[in-house]
Amino acid sequence: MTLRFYDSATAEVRDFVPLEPGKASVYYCGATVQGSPHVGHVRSAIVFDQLTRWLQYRGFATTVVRNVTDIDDKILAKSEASFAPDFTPEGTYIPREEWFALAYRYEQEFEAAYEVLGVQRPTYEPRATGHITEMHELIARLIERGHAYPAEDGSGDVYFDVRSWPEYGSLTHQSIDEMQAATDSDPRGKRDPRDFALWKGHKSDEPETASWPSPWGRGRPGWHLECSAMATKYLGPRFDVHGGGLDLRFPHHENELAQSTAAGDGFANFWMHNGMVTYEGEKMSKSIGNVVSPAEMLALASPRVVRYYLGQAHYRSVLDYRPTSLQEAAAAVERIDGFIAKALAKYEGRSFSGARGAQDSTAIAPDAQVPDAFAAAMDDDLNIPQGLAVLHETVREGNTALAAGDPVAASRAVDAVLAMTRVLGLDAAGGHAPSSDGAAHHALSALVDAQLTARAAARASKDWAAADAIRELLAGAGVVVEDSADGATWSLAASQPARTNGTGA
RNA sequence: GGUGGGGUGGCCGAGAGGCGAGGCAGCGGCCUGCAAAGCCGUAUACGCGGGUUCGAAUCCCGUCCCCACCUCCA
Repeated sequence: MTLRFYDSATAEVRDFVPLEPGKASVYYCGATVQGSPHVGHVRSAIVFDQLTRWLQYRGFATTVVRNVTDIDDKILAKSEASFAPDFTPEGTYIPREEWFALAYRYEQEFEAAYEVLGVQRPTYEPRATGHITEMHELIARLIERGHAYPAEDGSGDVYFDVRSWPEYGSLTHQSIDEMQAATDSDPRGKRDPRDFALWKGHKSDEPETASWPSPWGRGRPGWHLECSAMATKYLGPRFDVHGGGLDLRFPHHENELAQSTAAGDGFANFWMHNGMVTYEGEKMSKSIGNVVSPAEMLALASPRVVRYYLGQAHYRSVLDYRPTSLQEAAAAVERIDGFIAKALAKYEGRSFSGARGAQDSTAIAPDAQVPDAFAAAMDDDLNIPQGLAVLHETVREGNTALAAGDPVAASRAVDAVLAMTRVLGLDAAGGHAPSSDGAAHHALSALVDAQLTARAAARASKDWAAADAIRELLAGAGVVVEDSADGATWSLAASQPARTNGTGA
């Protein structure tokens, strides 16, 4: 089957034909760093990480650019609020923080969340503030072509003229006249209420550091412009895929598309949008107060489980978070890890710590192929739920082979399972756990093995009380013992969530 | 008002005209000193009402409900 993706712009699944054979260029919207990340942000990054990994698996030399928007209204507003005399710290905000410090601090929070959940770093991650010149060039082209104009009220703003661009609304299939009038639109100097700011004139109450000189006066960039400028700078006037959350389709992506195409660029060939994360049926958003942060999820489950959970649904579906969600994901992950750990322990002579089984993927053929059924599912608009069905079926076949003492079938299953977990990014989640040959692990291994030897002796003499006492001792220390025909194996208990709870917001 | 996406068994979640994906939970069995893990088996599931068809969760008509976007949002 050929690789196919759903394109939001044409509202259909189309064959993916790269602009340049063998190469793929992907731009996806990262964060506006005005606060801590929540799991919705992270889901989006995981979705496009899965896309990237699949393109790479399929042999495309893939260039990925993800932006950091580090200047915008909210960043300035949050910073300004932090200087207020009656400021009371709320959440992760801190007093008296300059806008650039705030943006940088949150940028690092996002990076940390991406890292621990195994999101590969993009090829490049440009910041809006570093591309003012490119934005000026784009604005100049738009003015020259008659699609943008400096505000007539002397504010120093420059607007995109939506009425001058008949295609405006094509991405979201809307016509300007059918759109609901914005209730709070500020018409200052606009020809049409729908016109959006490309450049915002400097205001006296805003910090001087948040302004740059421009041909239209001192000011700062409007939202949307940075993505057009940076995508085309690094990927060219035309590139393969532009991604982001579904809620960015309008106005953000619509405006990007309008300004880039009006300036004469081809822009994105495919638009891909991931579905929202909801909390018990409602969209997770700061205004509702039902956000769950990556940190909160990671307090309840391991990074691999969180990665599995956030990445298990089809990317275009709504992902609904419920109190039991992580427990169910944990059971599924443990099933996969349990098989890998048992298989490697049995056939590779490795002492294994189950919770990070798949991370030791170098033990297995690194070029192992995924099963055809898995590949077909992924080719079909990244149908990961169906891919996971193949993964679990392979695990079951592997367990059967293990039980039957069939090393050929078992190792074939392990290869396939590891190849699939690599594509899904499950091998990378968790950052860099201590490797199994670390000193601490070595010491632990020796101590546990001694206990297991003693227990084996007790069992041989049918001293069940003594055998059970040793098992309980180890269990109390977080070491899970399992007996099998080949003797006992042990693994570290997965960090067990005490319980899943509410939003914590 | 406009534009999209949905309603699938106790729960999550694919599929989209014809042997009931997969996971979680449950039940029965095998294995085990016990346990755990694993394996095997196990479900009058497709919002409601009509229709088309040999056959519909999948197509058509009607109808109810939910969600997202149109304002900052991954």
